[in-house]
Amino acid sequence: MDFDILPELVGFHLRRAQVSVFNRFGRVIARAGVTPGQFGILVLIGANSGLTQSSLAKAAGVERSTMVATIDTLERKKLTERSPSPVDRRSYALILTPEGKSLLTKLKRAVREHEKRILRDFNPEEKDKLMEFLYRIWSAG
Amino acid sequence: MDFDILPELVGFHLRRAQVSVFNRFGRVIARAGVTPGQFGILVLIGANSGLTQSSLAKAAGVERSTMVATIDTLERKKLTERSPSPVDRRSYALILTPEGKSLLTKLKRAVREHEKRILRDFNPEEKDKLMEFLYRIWSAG
DNA sequence: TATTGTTATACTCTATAACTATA
DNA sequence: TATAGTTATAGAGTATAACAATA
Repeated sequence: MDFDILPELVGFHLRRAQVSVFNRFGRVIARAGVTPGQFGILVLIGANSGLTQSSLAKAAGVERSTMVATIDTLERKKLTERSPSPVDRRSYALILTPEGKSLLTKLKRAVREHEKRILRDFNPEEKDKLMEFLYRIWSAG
Repeated sequence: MDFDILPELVGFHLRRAQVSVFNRFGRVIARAGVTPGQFGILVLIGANSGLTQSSLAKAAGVERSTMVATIDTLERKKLTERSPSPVDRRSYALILTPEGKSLLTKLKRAVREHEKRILRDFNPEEKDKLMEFLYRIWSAG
C-alpha cells in the first residue's frame, strides 16, 4: 500500500499516535467501567469540587447540553453527585461520591502506569521535548 | 480551573493537539466539501488506483462495512468510481474521476499550506524530532 | 435580559452480525 | 469453505435550537 504524502504530514502521525494511545488507555480503564473522556471529567470534578456543569463543559471543550448525559452516566455509576448550589438555585455543585474519589485514586495510578508504558523508550529529555512540541502545536491553534 | 494531573499526561497533550489540528484542517478543506477522513481516502485511492474496498478499509483502519458509506459519499460527490474489477467479479476497482484527481491536487496543496502554518515555529530539526516521536509512540502500540 | 440545566432532534463515525454473489 | 460488498442495526459522541426556572 502506497501512503503517498500521508507519512510526510504531522497531522497524519498525530492522529495515528493519538488513536493508538487512546485505544490502549481505553482498554486499561475499561475494567473500571469508565472511558477516557469520563476519566477526564472525574479528574476535573475531583480537583474543582463544587463546580457547575457549564464551567465543566467549557473546560472539557463541549456544549452544556452534551455534558448533561455525561454527568447522568457518572451519576448512574454512583461516582458523582449533583448537590444543590448554595449560591445559585439554577445550577448544581458537582462533587465526587466517596466511591468516585476512591475510583479516581485507582484510575490515576493506572494512568501513570499506562503513561510509563507509552514512554518506555523515551528518555527524560525526549519526554520533555515531546510535551513541549505538543503544547506548542495546541497553543498555536 | 485546576487541571490536576492532566497537563502531566502525554495522552492529554496528544489529544488536545490532535483535535486542534484536525479542527483547523477540517475548516480549511470544508470549502471543498470534504472532511479530513475523506481526504485520506482520496489520497489512498489516488496512489493505489484500482484497489478494492476491503484493502482500502484495512489501510484506513476501519471495517469493510464502514467503508461502504464512505465510498457512497465520495461517489455521490463524483470524486470516485466503483469500476468493475477485471479479475474478480465480487470486488470493485476503486478509481478517482477526473474531478476527483483535480480536487485531490488542490487539496494536497491546501494541506501542505496548512502543515506549514501548524509548524511555523518549528525549525527543521524540531519537525524531524516531532515526527520521529509520534512514529515511535504509534509503532510501540 | 441573560444564564443554567434540560430536552428533542439530528448527524457523524464506528462496530457486529447476517445476507448475496462470487471465488 | 472463504471472501467482497452490502444491509440492518446499534451505540458513542457531538451539535443546534428551544424551553422552564432562576438570576
